[in-house]
Amino acid sequence: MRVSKQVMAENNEKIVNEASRLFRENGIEATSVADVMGAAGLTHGGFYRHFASKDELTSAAIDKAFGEIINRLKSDIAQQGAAKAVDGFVRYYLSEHHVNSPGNGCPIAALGAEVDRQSKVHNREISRGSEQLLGLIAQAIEGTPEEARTKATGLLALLVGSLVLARSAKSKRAMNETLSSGHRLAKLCIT
Amino acid sequence: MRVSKQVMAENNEKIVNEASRLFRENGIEATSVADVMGAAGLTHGGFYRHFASKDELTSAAIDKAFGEIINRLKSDIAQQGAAKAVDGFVRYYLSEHHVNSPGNGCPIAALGAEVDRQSKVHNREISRGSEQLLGLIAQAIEGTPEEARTKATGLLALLVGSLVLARSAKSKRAMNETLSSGHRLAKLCIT
DNA sequence: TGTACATCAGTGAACGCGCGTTCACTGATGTAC
DNA sequence: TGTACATCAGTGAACGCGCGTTCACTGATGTAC
Repeated sequence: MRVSKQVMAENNEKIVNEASRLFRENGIEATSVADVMGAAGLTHGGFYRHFASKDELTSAAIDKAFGEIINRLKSDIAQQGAAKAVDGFVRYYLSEHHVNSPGNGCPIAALGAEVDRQSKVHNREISRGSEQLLGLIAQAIEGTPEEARTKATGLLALLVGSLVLARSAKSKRAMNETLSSGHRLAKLCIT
Repeated sequence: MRVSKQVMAENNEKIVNEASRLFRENGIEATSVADVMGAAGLTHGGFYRHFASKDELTSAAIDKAFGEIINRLKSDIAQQGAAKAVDGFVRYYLSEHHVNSPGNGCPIAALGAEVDRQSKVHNREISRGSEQLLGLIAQAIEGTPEEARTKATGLLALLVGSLVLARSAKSKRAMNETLSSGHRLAKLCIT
């Protein structure tokens, strides 16, 4: 039956949150609308009162994922300064926790390849998010703006690649080797 | 109707080649058995004379993709020496051509994230291939074996991440910026 | 503030569709004599 | 080497299933008086 505007808004938020998590954990195509609605505690039929299509939900879910990671970094920069915040970002990014928790982790590493193949629309969302992230990271790097951008780009690429490799590592030891290699090279980017 | 052993072997190779290409271009889940068989010039019903399941084909296709890239690098090392060969590998990897041709490109960048989520079995194939690639790259890097391995791991992560970012870039200019950032940082790894 | 009624968020069955897989069939291949 | 026949690669229709999406229905919400 009908629910109040507030409950509907809460349900909408739940749907986006669960989609954002499930898409990153299992992939967009591999996650059904019914999976998302079930995770949000609803039945699948009501989905179309919230979104016109799965594609529209996908856009919201990708934006939400980037929003989380970007807002966290922004607030860290405001509180601790760019250098310390980016240092913490790198430490989080190359952590065992991030490797094992794709659901609330980086959407570039989780969805970049799938989205690149499937949809121009969502690709733009990924590149817009990456761009914003790059701008924040570049703040923490010394040198001319061009130098900082170049180094920030290299750093982000290193982070994304390290995470993908670490996630496919066959042992905990191999995973940690990959992460620490990433850390070492990351230091060369920041300074 | 029945075909000769030789024709059957040729068809088998075609199936694996087309699967390897289509999986990297469009993803494994997004490519149907019928898509693969059609690309190989056959009808889908005959597929199960060649493989017991799509999963078995996926294994063969991933191994084929790694085989291509690894054998190319191996033969380059034999002909030109490790340093020159790895240099050429990096140049190929971070090229516009590689960005636009995922179908015969690196399977880690194309399939790493999808396989990580979907299948322990195929994940092992990805990590085995990555391991082999790492070993070859480490040959070209000076220092102790441990140092070389660390640097090779960082380099491979950088390459994979740069390719993923470059493929999601929204403009040709952004793509080339990403590639050249990757190149610059890669030089720090090799030396 | 209370009442009557229109709205519409959520439910669950149903839709067409494409998927991986199976199967009866065909006829050229491969083999036994 | 020729002949008779069993094998089996390939075909195309069919299978059950889960997908995204639609729809008739329900009943609490929100609104007009």
